[in-house]
Amino acid sequence: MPFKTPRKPAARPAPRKGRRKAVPEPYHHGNLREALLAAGIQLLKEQGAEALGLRELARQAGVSRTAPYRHFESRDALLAGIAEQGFVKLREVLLEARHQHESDHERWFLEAARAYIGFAFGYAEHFKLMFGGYMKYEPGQHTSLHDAGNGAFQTLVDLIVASQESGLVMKGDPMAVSIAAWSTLHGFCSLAVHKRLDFLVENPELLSKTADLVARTCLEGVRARK
Amino acid sequence: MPFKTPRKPAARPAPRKGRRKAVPEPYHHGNLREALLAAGIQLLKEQGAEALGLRELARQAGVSRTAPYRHFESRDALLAGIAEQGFVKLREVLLEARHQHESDHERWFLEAARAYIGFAFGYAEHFKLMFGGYMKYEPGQHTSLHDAGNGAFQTLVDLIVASQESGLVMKGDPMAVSIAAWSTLHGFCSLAVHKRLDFLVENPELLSKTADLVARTCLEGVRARK
DNA sequence: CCGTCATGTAGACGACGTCAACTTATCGCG
DNA sequence: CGCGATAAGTTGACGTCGTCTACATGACGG
Repeated sequence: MPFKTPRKPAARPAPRKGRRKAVPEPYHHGNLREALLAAGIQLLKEQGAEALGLRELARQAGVSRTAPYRHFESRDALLAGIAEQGFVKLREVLLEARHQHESDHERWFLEAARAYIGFAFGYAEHFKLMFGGYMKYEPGQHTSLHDAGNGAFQTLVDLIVASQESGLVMKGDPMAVSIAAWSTLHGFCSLAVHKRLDFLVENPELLSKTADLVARTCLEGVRARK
Repeated sequence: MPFKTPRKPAARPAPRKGRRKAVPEPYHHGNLREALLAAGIQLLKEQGAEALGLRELARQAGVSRTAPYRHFESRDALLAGIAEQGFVKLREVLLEARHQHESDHERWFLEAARAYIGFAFGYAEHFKLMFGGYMKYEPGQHTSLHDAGNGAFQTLVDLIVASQESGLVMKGDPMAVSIAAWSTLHGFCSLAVHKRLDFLVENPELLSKTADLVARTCLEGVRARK
C-alpha cells in the first residue's frame, strides 16, 4: 500500500497488549461486526439511510472495503442488521410503557402509543430504515430482522388482547384489531418522518396537539362500542 | 396523461418517414419529457423504484444517457415528476368517491377510505415512491410535486370539513382531524405495500376483512362523540 | 438564409456493490 | 510445540450509476 491515509486512528483496538486475555478479542479487528453496526447506527442518525454504503461503513470502521463481507453477505444484510437493532429498541420502549402502566389498560394503551410516536420522532432515520423500502423484506431472508420486527409487534398484540379481555377494546380477531390500531400510529409517524407533515412540524404546539389526538384516535378507533 | 400506458413503441418515432408533416413532431425526439415519464411509470410498476435509473429510462426512451437532463435537472426531479402523476391519480379516485356519494357523508367517508386503500394496493410501487424516502421532499424543491400532493390531501380535508359540519365527525382543527383520519388509512397502506403484513396478504379473505375494519376504524376514530 | 437556442450526444470522473484471488492471523489437533 | 486448516482482512478488477463538460444537430424567427 503506497500510502496509508491516516483516516481513522481510532479504529482497531490495539491487538491485545497485556498478555492475560481478560476478554477473547478474537480476531484481527476484534469485533468488526459490532463495529460496523455501531458505525452504521451513528451514520444513519447523522446522514440518513442513503449514506449507509458498504465502503463508507468499512472506512468508518478502519478496514478495507470488502472486509464487511466476512460478516454480512451483502449491503442489504448489513442494513437489515441495523434495522434489527431498531426493532429491539422499539420493543424496549413499548415494554417500558407496559411495565409502568400494566394495571390500567387505557393508560397502558395511550402510553404505548406515545412511546411509539416518541420512538419515530427520536429515531426518525432508523424508523424510515425499518419500515421503508431500503432493503428486501421477503420472508425467508433476514430472519432475525423478521424476528425482531415480530417481537416488537407482539407487544402491541399483547396490549390489544389484554384490552379486549378487560372490555376496553372491541372483540374480534386480535391480529386484525392490532393492525387497525397500529395503522393509526404508524401512518402518523410515517407521514411525519417522511416530511409530509411539514406544515405541522413548523408549529410545535399544533404538532404535539395532533400527536395527542392521534393517540386518542388510535384508541377510539378500536374502543369497544357501547 | 402519462398514467395510462398504451404500450409505447419503445423507441424513437422514426424521424419523418413520409415527406409531408401530418403531426408536428416538434424536436429531435418529439416529446421526450412525456416519454420518460411514461417509461418511468411502466418500469415502476414492473420493477419498483430502485429500477428507475436515469440511464435506464433514457434507454427505454431510445435516447442517449444524458438526454434526460434537458428535461429534468436530476434523477430526483425525474422521480418527483413520476410521483406527481401518482398524486394526480390519487386525487382522481378520491374525487370519484366524492361525486358518487357526496350526499351521504358516512358513505362518502367510507368509500374514500376504500378508494385510498384500493389505490395503494393497485399502484403499490407508485405509492411507495410517493410516500417513501426515494427522493428529497423539502419545501421549495419540486413545487409541482408538493402542489399535487396538497391537492390530493385537500380532498380529504374537504371531506372532513363537510363531515364536521354535518355532525358526523368530531369538531376541532380540520387539519389535525384530517391528519388523524388520514394516518389510519395511510399506516395500513404503508405497512401493506412494504410487506409488513405478509401474514395477512397470504390470506385474501382476512385481508379484505382487515381492510374493511381499517376503513371503519378510520371513521370511528374521529366520529363525533355522543 | 443564417444565427441562435433548445435539444440530443459523447467522454470522463468518482462513487458504488460485488466477485475472485491473495495474505495473514488465530485456533485445534497430533 | 508445531503445523495445517480456516476465519478474517486485503487488493484488484468489473460493470453500474449520477452528473459534469464540451460538442453536435436540428428547428424556428428575423
